[in-house]
Amino acid sequence: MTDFGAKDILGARPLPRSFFLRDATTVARDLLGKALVRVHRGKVLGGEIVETEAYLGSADPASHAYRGLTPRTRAMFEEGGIAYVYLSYGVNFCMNVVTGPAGEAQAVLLRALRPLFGVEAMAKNRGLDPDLGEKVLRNVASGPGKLTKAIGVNLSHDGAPFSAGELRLVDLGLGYPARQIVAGPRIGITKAKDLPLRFTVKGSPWVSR
DNA sequence: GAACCGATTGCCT
DNA sequence: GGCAATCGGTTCG
Repeated sequence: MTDFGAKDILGARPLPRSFFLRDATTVARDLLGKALVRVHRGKVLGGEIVETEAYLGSADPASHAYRGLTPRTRAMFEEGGIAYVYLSYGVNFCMNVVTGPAGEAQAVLLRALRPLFGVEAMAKNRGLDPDLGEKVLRNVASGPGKLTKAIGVNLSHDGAPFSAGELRLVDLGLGYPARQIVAGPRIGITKAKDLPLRFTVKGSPWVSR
């Protein structure tokens, strides 16, 4: 697969503020099929979101917000529409979309992309073989830490808005009907592990694991 | 302060 | 499938 639409996507209107001012579970479902776009070193990177997880805020034992506001979780407590980025296991960055009104700390973890824009550059950022075989493509952004590395997101993007500039979320016109969305338990958590708050596009080869 | 625990990944057997 | 890497936050002494 080669790049397509990379020029057009920059002209697309980012998702409106109202999109983010809803509960995390709804936003997590609605983000499937939307595009995450990143302008990095003069290139357009990104792809279609195919896997998300909802974190419900201060009342969700699995959320970093469960213990209240700390320097790390500050962005999560702001109004929806910005990024919450944190360092996972001291090694990988993970990026969330903050949702809902200020103070609720709801967020959606972006877990996997179907690479669409700047695919070669993303593979390079991941240190993968740039020949872009099928196996390589499926490995570019099929996990939360892989995704951030592929598009060059780090702690400097904590609190950054998705409305414009170098991070954007835009509508690809690919709405999935409910029957094409699979809900299951969130990955890698030990608390509230049975809640079906992980969402994937049914049958997608681009998801993690 | 010290010990322990992750919203993970990649490399090893 | 096991496990190390690596560090911020939380908990316990």
